[in-house]
Amino acid sequence: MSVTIYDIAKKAKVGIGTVSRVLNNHPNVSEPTRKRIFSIARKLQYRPHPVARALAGKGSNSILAFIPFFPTHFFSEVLQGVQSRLSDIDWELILYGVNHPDQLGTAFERHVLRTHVSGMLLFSMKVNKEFVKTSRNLKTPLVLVDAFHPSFDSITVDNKRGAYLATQHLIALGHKRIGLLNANPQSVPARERLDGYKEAMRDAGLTAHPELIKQSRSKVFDGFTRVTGAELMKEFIALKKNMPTAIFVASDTQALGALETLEENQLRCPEDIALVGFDDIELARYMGLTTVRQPMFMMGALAVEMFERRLKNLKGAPVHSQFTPDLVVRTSCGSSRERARSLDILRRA
Amino acid sequence: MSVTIYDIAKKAKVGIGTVSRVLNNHPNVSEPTRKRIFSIARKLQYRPHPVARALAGKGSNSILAFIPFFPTHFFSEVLQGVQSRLSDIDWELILYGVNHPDQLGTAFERHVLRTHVSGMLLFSMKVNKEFVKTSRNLKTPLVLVDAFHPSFDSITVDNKRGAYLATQHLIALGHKRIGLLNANPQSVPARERLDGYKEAMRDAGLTAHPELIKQSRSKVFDGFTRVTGAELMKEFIALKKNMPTAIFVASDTQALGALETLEENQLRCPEDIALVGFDDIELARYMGLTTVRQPMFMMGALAVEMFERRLKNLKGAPVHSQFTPDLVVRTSCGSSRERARSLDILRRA
DNA sequence: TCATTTTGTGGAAGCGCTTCCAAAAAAGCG
DNA sequence: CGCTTTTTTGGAAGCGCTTCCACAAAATGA
Repeated sequence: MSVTIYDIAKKAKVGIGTVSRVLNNHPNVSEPTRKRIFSIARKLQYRPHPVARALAGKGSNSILAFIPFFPTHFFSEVLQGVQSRLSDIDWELILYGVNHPDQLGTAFERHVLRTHVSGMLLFSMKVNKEFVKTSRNLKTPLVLVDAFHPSFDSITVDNKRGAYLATQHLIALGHKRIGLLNANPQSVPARERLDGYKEAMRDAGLTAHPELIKQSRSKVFDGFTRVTGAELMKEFIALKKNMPTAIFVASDTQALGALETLEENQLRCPEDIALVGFDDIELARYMGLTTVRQPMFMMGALAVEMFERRLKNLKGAPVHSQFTPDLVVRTSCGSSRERARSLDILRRA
Repeated sequence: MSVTIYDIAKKAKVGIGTVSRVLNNHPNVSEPTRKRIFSIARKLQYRPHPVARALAGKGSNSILAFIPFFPTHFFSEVLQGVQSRLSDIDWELILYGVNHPDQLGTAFERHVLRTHVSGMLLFSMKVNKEFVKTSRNLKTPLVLVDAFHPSFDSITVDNKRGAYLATQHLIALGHKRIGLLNANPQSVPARERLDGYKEAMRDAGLTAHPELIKQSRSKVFDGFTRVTGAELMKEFIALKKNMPTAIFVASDTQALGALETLEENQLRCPEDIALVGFDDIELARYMGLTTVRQPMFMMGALAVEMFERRLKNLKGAPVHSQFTPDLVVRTSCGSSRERARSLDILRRA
């Protein structure tokens, strides 16, 4: 039915070994034969059979992506980056959505240990001890995206820097009492964002009064949820006269929750309280939320490139690549001049 | 390294054929041997090697999903449904994001024709002639989701009904001059939504004045974009005194665009114009947009189930399954008191 | 009892490929 | 020119599995 190397070999009057060598660009094939075989292969429309190839020992041209399966804009966009790069090199993407890191084990066993995946991408999840151990002495490269572990290649965003930028923006607008509405500081990103906030305050000679820092203790998505945003905002409001005039919220999702609470209390943003978020989720734009943006598409594409590099060089220290996020100024902080500008951009888009 | 049927055979002192037969539940194996082999397999933690299995002629336990790659909530959610069902039966999902239906050809050749995918899901795309021809005489089942073609199994949403519900809702609220802001009527869903709108109007004894129907002519995503929403809304506004008091918008995305135009023109929703959308994208909720919701997760899960059924019964007429969407009432039609408040956040001048 | 079915079993062939090893051809050298 | 070294080539082995065919064992029948 379909064309195999035997067909080519027969037609070219050579052995299958030679054909295989030509097709894989191995050395030691004379120029004439090489040309002839190539041309015959093209004429016959030969397509290597990936399954056979995989079985015979070569890798498999497929990479497995573990993504946490709650529908976020973040992933669609990162995946686009991944897919786009993958298509270029003719690889395929196997998607494995996980609701909890513990499910990693299953996926792992199913796909990786059964040979047929030759690369893995892991998104936004903490890798647990066991996972680290299993993966480390595996030849299958693993790239962490929006996650970090010293033993693996990884791509992250400079959370501290982003938080710094956000806070600085509020300071530049003249705010003195600036609060931090954080997620669970047990998680790395939350901690880093805390650091950035503190540093920006310090650099500006402002004090980050403890009452201005509200952090979640939730385990659910490490507190990066609307609910925590809404709750912590209530605590801020309870400060009454001591309420901050501006708050840096550790994620847009939380900012949304905070916004709801404000509304319930007849408080307006930015008049009563200015907000900056983090992530630039799709909603942020519509809500006019000033926020910190991560270059998602690029992160996805880079992940694949890092993987390719690793494939060529299995040993070698893990590479860690860090993106610097940008501040996206919209209306939630109230500078009217900037507001007009951002609307213009919107309109053009 | 890893356990093979040979290991099992040796340990059980039987031939590999017997092992294979047991593992695949073939008949004609005596009960004792069957038990023994099962138990040994378990003890050895045997896992069949999917690549070898695929090469030897069995299918491949992987299904390919073609999705249009613009980051929509719709797909995250449908894919969750797909993945969830797929995990149950231990299959894997290969994701292929396409930006244009023409790219289908490439994907097709890469995955399907090269044997190793044994099922396909196609989302929200028009299937072109060529694709139909190629796939039809293929043994690989194909299920269309949110798309339709008489030759294949498919799952759709009753667009007409949804549009009917939306329009009816506006009618029930007392509106008489109800507009339709549609996408490109060349696309099937747009046409169906048009039909639903017309029928609801007719049934209520109202006339769908031609000037109340604005349709996009855009080819970009068949006009289901913010831009067309914004533009067509301008045309409505240009009607001045004849402006409708309520509009059914063919998609939430377009409704968002329409909302922007309203805002630019100092018009308020729902006071000046009530809106109903379609799709229930994530934003709809935050915007308080009343809309028509599609049961996305279920559609995904059902897609896989249809596929399984087809696998067992290759021939047999294509099955078409239609979901009825629900109306989700929020504030954009003014039926709720809390209305506008949520929109106020946006508009905070 | 032996002949005939029926049931159970072993293992070769083959899926399409890569990779070896040995052998043939070409090139180099004195 | 013969001999050695290097380059090229053919094709067997093997990846782990399914399937088929032939044969062995057990069951059935007369």
